[in-house]
This record gives sequence, C-alpha cells and structure tokens, in this order.
Amino acid sequence: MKNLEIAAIFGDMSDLLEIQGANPFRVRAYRNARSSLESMTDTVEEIAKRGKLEDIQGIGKDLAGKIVEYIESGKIQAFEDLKKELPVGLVEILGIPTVGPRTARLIFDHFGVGSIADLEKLAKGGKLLTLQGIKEKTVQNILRGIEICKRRDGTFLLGRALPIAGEVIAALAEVAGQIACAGSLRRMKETVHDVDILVASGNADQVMKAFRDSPLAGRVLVSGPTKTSLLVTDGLQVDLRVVEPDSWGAALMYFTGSKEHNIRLRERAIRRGLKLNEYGLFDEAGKVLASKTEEDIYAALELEWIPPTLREDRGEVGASARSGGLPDLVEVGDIRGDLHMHTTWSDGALSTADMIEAARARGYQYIAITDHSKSLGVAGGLSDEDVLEHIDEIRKLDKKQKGIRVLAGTEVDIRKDGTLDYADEILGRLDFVVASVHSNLRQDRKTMTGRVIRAMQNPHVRVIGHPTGRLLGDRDSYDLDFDAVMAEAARTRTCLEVNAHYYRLDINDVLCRKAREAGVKVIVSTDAHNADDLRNLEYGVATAQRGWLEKEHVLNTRPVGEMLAYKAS
DNA sequence: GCCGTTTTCGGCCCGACTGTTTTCAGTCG
Repeated sequence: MKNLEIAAIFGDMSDLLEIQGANPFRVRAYRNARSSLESMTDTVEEIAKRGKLEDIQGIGKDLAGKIVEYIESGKIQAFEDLKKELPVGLVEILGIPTVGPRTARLIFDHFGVGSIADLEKLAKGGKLLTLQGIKEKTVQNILRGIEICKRRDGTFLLGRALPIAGEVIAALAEVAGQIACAGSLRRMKETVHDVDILVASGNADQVMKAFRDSPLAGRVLVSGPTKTSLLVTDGLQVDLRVVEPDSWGAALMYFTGSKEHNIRLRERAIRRGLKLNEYGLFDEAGKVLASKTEEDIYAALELEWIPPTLREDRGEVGASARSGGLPDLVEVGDIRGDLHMHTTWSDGALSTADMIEAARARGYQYIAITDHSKSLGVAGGLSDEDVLEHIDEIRKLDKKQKGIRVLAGTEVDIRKDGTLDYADEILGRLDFVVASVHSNLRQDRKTMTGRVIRAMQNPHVRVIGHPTGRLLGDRDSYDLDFDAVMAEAARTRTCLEVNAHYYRLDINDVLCRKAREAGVKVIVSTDAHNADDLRNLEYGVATAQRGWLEKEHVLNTRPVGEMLAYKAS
C-alpha cells in the first residue's frame, strides 16, 4: 500500500528535519501528513489520478508533488538528499525515550553514530560524558531508554494492557476520589505504548505513595507532585496523574487525547479568544468557563461530547459542531449474537454444550458454532462426515435451549483458488457460513483479491472471517485490493468480520470506516476458542466504534431472522 | 510546509518533570 509507504517516508523526513534543526512547523507539517495518510481509506494513487491530493488534510502543493513523485518514480528526491546528510538510523535513535532531536544531533555531530547499537556502546564506554550538557544521569537515562526500546518493542496489545489498567484502578480505588483510564487505552487503540490513569484527589501525596507502594509497582521512572510513572509487569509503563477535583473534566480530556484531537480543540478555543489546557477552558481574563466535566467543556466550545473512540482527528470535531453530525455508535449491548466460535470438535477448548452455556450466560439471543473445515489439519478441521454429525449434535442441543438460538455453522477454508473446502451440498445444510483464508498467505495482490472475491460469490458465504489475516506485532495483512473486495462485498451482500480477538482486530478501524462508506455490513464476532475469549467482544465493538460504525452497520445487532435474511442463500 | 470565523501572510497547543543548570533547555505527552 503506497499510502503507508509514503506515510513512513514523511515520518522519517520529519524526524531527520527535526534533528537538522528545521522550522518546527515544517517538521509538524510532515508529521500531520503522515498521520493523515495512515488513516485514509482511499489510495493515494486514485486520489492523485483525480487530481485531488491537496484535498487531503495536511497535504498542500509541495507534499502533493512529493506524493506524485513517489507514485511515478518510487522515491522522493528530497528524502534521498536528506539521507545523504543524516543517516536514517538517527530515526531509530530518536525513538529512544529521553533522546530527542537535540541530543540525537549532538551525539551524531561528535561521534557520527547512526544506530541504537552504536549508541549503546558509546554510552557504556563512558564516551558520552565528554559532551557538553551530558553527565552520568543522562547517560543512565539513555541506557534505560535503550532497554525499554528493546524490551517493549514499542507496543502492548489493547487486550493485555486494559486488564492491567483495571488492576491499577482497583488498587487505588480506596484513596482516589474519581479514577479513570485515559490515553490511547481509553480511546481503545489496538496497541498502546503505556497506560494513563487519572485520579481526582485533594491529597496527591497519598495517592502517589499508594501507587508507588502497590504490589504491581516495579521500577519508578519519575515521580513528582502531579505525575508518577513506573513500570509494571512485562515492562508496561503506567503513568498516574493526580488532579484537583475541579479540573477533572479538563484533565480527563487532555490526557485522553489524542494529541491531534486536543490540538484541534485548542485551535477552536483560540479562535474564540479562549484558552484550553488540562485545568480548564479559560477566557482572556483567565476566568474559568468550564472544567468539571468533559461535557461542559465541549459544550462551551459549542460541540457535542465526543466519544473517546472517535478522538483521532479524523473529522470528529467538525462533525460534532453540526447537530447530529456525530455517529450514534454501536455498543456492546447492541450485539445480539456471536457468530464465530470453536469447540472441541476442532481446536476449541469446550464441548458444544459448554460453549453454548458460556454464550448464553452472556445474554446472547443467538450464536453460531463454527468449527474449522477439513483441510485445516493443524486445527482439527472436520471431515465431510464429521461436519454432518456435528450439525446433528447442534440441532439437538438447539432444540433443548430456551431463549437462545444455536446456529449450525462452519468456518470454511477458502482454498488457494478461491473455492471452498466443503461442497455446496454441505454448505447448504448449514445455517451460517464464515469463510476464511488460512493457507497460502503470500499470494500476490491480484490472486489473493480474486480468491476472496470468488469466495464471496458463493451464495452460502455470509461473512469473510478475519479478512486481512494480520496478527498484531507478528504478521502483516494479506495483500488485498480492498476497493475491489468492498465493492464485491456490497454487491453480493457478504459481510466482513470484525474479529474481536485483541491479537487480530481484523478488520481494523480504518477498514471499518471504509466498509461503512462502501455500504458493506460488518459482523463483530469473537472467534472464541474458550469461555474467556467471549469477553473479547468489547475490543471488536470498540474497533467498530473507532471506524464510526452505528448499530445499523453491524449485522449481528439485528434479530436472528433479519440477520439470516440479509444474504439469502 | 500548511492554512484561513483575524487570513494568501503570519501564524502554527500547552504545561510538567528532569538534569544540568544558577535561570533554562530538552523531552514528553
């Protein structure tokens, strides 16, 4: 995807320009452009063809020219020139916590260092101490930063970090007045760098002490009167901030971000002659106009309250200024059925009966049992005979249920040529068919796209499971032309899954929004292999929210009859 | 380098914490 390639180049350019000491606003322009390109749903190639690149937020004449240059020649000369002056390895050095552009530049100018490994040797050899302004403490911080870089590899999965945040909140509940999770975790980003916890209390010292003394706490990184950062399990960094109860709303907004969303709000405040910071919204005389709740502050800026999952500066501020402009987001409680789960018939941990019971306990009106198909040997895929036998079992169990409908389903493999792993005769006997790619993952774009499209053309296939196949931090997406996939999904009334497992979250937020725009419905399912996995639904719903999806865009918010009628097979 | 409810030039978000400093620069979020 050229969007992401160009975004990465703009990101590297912004870092190198910053190290070079360029105009900070120019640096920011490149960063803004990167962020725009990363969250776009259309490809730059198409937009360029239409001559509309300058319509993209943060792209002006100059950057539009650079995008065209990259599309046509595969490189950007300005970036090549920059790399001649500064090694691109400085970008990774800038990624070390505590090392900013000035330090990176200082070190490079004296030692010509161009990688983290080289920097680590210098630091350990005591060479950095010869530099003006660097003493032992700074060296130790750089080395610690390098360690953090190596260990955390930058990110933690949402589904790992959120439970830890819950434990911290529970541990501090007694000493905290109000307490909440903020930051990217509150926005439910798929991966987070750290956990932000916000507390309102008139006695900050007591809260900070309780935090430092809690059994979860590992090494303390910084600790002042309003902020303490420390490391917990697995090197996850938790930042705790304490604010006065009167500025709770302003602080919660500020620390929830995103940074870009906050900047948008501050600009709006400035245009009104106001100032917004973490303490409140102030007029020119310094008088507080709003601070206690987020709703108050948004209202004082003539905005509707914006749900945290939308706060990414993807048009939400503008939408919130118009009455009814914000989406009425789908919620966990709207989901009536989970349509992707496994049992001991293939690679699940529970029997069919136990899985049904676990799902019923969550209050669903319907579920689909969808074990793997025959060619997925590693996951115990069911033979033709087995799947027929399993259908019988599910039908018998369904008859015994009250209040929950159990659909006989399958997660059928999409074979490498786009045909399915069961004959239509078998698929026709099932109530619900999920079709997924599990093999030959490295096909080229055209082949893979054709393969998925062919599967969608089968009238029995209601949804494509984990459509991109990515595994967060471990495996990239298949190479798919999503414009073509979405168009065919809309035409055939085939849904795309939002696989809710926090290791997948597939499709992601950006593709959810694209699906909405393309008129494609999604189905949020857990792909549960045990009872605990069923709880992952909240991550999938949050991803749908981040993609601006409303109840009507999510098929499994509908009653079972209506859901099944959507693609009549 | 972008962008327009003050606009096509002159702005561009704001404060806390740390370390190396005697009043502030750098980094971070």
